[in-house]
Amino acid sequence: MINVKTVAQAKEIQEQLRHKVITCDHLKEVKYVAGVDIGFEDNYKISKAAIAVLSYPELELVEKAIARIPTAFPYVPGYLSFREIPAILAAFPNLNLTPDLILCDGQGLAHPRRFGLACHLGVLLDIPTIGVAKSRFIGEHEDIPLEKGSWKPLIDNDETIGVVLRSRNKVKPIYVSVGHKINLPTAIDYVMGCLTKYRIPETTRWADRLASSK
DNA sequence: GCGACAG
DNA sequence: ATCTTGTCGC
Repeated sequence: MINVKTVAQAKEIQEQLRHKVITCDHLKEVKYVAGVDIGFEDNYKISKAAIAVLSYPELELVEKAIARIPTAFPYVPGYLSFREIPAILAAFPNLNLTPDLILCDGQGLAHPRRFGLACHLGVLLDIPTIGVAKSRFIGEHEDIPLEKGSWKPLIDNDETIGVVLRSRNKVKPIYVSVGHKINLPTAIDYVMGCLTKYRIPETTRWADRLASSK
């Protein structure tokens, strides 16, 4: 992860680390759920990571941490984690407690090489993670009913790589996939447990706000 | 070659 | 991601 300069290099790391992803439940009782997100400053020169830890299931903010580092990798579809993870890793030590679960702003297994941001972060931190993306990256799916809570499998090459979930009545759905140490049904349950009246989980909403405010 | 393409 | 006010719909 340190000093990754080229896409070819990043791809090698993905091919190697993808085998470390655990797709079954390996979590303890979830008391703290975290949301992580990245914001940019100084015309993208600086990456600002924000981590928001909420109590579960109350969803109240209990701790937050941020970190700013120079942006060292461009945005290349399929390699988002190499752009965002360095800042997230820098912010983590600023936390006093360790979250039991992390909801990431991006895909998990719903990735060309089954190693999206959520998988990458989960493996590096060895903490259960879920990928919660606001738009589709790969995969196809049937139409989703308009009621909050309905979902359909996200398929790629006859393989279920995640689900497309209606997080709120009649709004654009979100894309949920396994990150690390959790299975898909459990991931759906926790994402639902982090939703209130908005399209995005509270964890991500807090992280978004912290990462994009000065 | 042409379009698609997490944030 | 980010630039940005009001506005249409439930």
